[in-house]
Amino acid sequence: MLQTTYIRENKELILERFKKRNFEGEEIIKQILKLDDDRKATQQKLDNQLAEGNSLAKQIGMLFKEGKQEEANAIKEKTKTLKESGNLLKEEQNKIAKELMNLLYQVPNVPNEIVPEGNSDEDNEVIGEQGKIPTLGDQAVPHWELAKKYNLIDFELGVKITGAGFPVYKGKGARLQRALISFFLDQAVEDGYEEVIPPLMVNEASGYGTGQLPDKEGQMYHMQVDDLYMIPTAEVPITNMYRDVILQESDFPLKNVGYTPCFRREAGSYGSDVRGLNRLHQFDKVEIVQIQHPNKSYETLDTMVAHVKGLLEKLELPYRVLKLCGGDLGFTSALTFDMEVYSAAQDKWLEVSSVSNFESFQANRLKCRYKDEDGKTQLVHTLNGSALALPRILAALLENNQTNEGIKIPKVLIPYTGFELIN
RNA sequence: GGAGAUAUGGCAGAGUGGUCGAAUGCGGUAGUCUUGAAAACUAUUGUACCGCAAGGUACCGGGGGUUCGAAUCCCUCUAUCUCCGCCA
Repeated sequence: MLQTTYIRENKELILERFKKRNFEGEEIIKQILKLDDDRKATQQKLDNQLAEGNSLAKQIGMLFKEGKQEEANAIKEKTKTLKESGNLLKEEQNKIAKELMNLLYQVPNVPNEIVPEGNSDEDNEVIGEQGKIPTLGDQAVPHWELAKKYNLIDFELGVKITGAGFPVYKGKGARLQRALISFFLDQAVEDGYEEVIPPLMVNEASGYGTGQLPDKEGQMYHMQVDDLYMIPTAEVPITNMYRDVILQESDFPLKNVGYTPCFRREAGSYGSDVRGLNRLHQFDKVEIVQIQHPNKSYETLDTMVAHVKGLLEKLELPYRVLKLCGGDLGFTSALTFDMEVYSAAQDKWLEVSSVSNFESFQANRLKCRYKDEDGKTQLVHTLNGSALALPRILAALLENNQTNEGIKIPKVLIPYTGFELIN
């Protein structure tokens, strides 16, 4: 959520930048500023009335103490009308605040200057490519067939137990999954991140805090009885650890890493995109989160991208880095880099990581602030990234490393898996 | 799940209807003293909104109510603690 003062002071810039997203903001911003003016005006009126009421109440107290009942009662009459009009103002104030909040929730983050314009993922800018794309033989098959052949993942069993998109990992498949999680966590800890195991369900306030609510309500599993949401990413519980917190400058940067299963309803997905491991309702992910000083957040974004690239290189996976265009940029993000690995048997790039700087967009909702040199409270910048999402990594590993003898495990993972080959 | 108790500023802890945004202590910050430090002393020390400012308003777990006036009374929700029950 953007701050109204920020909108007021940077209206032209914001509107210009929104063009990158194809977001038509002129009208809504006009309304926001108008409502904000209304809010100020009614509050001013209300404050004045309350001040008058307070002072009258004090007078009444004094008069009662002095035994001047009649005078006191006379003033009481006066407060009656004051109270009535005060209530009306309060109602109006609440209404305006609600409308204002509603509008603010609909305004996306301001894209960074370097975000390319564009409408869809086709307009994303490839800014780097690493690793050799393997040439597989004719007998090469996609990962869902490999998973079946080597009894690594049972999709049908998951369907029986729960439904589509909830696979059962078995044997070496399960072990490889666990190996990847441990490897990713260890790498992050080595890079200075503190490991956390957060709750897998969050309350409504947390959903609003990181911006999943109200924008993506339908994408989360919602437990109605207890009014809790299954997390779609560890970003939600981890970032919300810093909700309603005031930090010191010396606390920066706060670095956390957490492994969690992630739950997504993925309503509206279909076709080859959802085949095999490509898109699931439940999947594992290791997430890195940083809370940083506004001056340093972009520097930090680069280090996070570098961290993810390092992981992919260690796994010997061919990958490319994309700078997301405005049209593909998430609602809450100011700048996002996606990492995609090449899935040789499917012959396509699969997104495995998304690293974003949210600047103060989340911090404003979260009320995560710090005290600057002058002792003023300022909003922090929040960042996060997948490091990494497991299923597509697994898919690429299986496909790219398949040989006649079996599937080869990358060197760095062998200490974690305890085996070198799946056969 | 049942019964009871509690929720106050960074922390501890007073405050049961009026001058309480809230005593006191600790902690923090600045200063005095000191060669320096400690101690002592003095001052200062929550958040948000409106206002150029003076100042005003709101907030004593959350929400609602009673009242001219609520930290204080009532309702409700949440969390914590104690006991009982159940349980990995």
